[in-house]
Amino acid sequence: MTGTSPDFAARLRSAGLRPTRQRVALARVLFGAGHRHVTAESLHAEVKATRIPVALATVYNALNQFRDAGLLHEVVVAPGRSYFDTNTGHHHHFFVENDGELHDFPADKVTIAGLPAPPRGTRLSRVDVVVRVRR
Amino acid sequence: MTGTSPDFAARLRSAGLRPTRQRVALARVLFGAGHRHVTAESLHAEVKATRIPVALATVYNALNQFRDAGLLHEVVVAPGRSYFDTNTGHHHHFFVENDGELHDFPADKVTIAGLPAPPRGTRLSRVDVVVRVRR
DNA sequence: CAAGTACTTTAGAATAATTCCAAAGATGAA
DNA sequence: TTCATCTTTGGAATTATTCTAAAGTACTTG
Ligand SMILES: [Mn+2]
Ligand SMILES: [Mn+2]
Ligand SMILES: [Zn+2]
Ligand SMILES: [Zn+2]
Repeated sequence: MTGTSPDFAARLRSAGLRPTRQRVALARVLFGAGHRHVTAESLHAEVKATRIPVALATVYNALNQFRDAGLLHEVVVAPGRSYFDTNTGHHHHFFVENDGELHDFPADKVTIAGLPAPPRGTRLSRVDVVVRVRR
Repeated sequence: MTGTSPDFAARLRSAGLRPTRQRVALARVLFGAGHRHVTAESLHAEVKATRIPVALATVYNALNQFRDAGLLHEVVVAPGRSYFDTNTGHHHHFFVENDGELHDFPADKVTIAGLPAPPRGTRLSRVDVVVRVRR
């Protein structure tokens, strides 16, 4: 086994966060495989399955801290619930309205032309495209 | 005074809703002038100012019914709060992240090219573009 | 390594937005 | 006018999220 498992502790440290047992466990679930879209509840369920005890409040704390540190993006597509996205690159989303599923698609193939100038006194922050679909 | 004030009662009836005192009062506030983006709370505050008593639960009921009847669109741009939009036409939004303000812009000048095909088994429902800006 | 301090976790209480409930009131068809 | 149906309403309930303060852990320093 010479697998190069990412060093989550180091990644947390360089984000200015102490690599505690629960933050490392959460980072492992979040960043261990491909990109993910999670809710606080779904992440809590997953991390509990790893047998490392993490309170739901800690999941909320960590998600907000990871987001503030730039490790996650928060995606708002449905009322009443936040999705956190491990894909922090430039991309957009399909949202399956039936089951609340989110799917990424890269932004570099998408061209948006003809956007008006931002309202006076404001600076562009980001452009989010949500393609809503139904089964 | 020969002003042609829109007949809100009729509009409600043809949407399949009884024109009750509170639904008419809400419709007047919502549809009496140009396009609006309201929250349940903000609409409740406005309608109360007209001295017609309307419970907050009724505002929620009416907003959901108006939306289901196609008189309003629900816009989700910020976590924890829903905006209801009297503009049901094809358009997109600037969202001023600082103060939670929404501004419309028409969709007909905007061109979106290169969108991938919807995930198999799904049909396109609508494409929402949110341009996030900051002051 | 021992201490000390600052940061973290946590259970449970608190908030905020929204929905539910069951009783009282209003609407419209007959 | 009558009556069945729909609507409103205050307050309780629900859901997602944040707050609090006490107990625990991680880094710094000696
Ligand atoms: Mn948050
Ligand atoms: Mn709703
Ligand atoms: Zn994504
Ligand atoms: Zn709008």
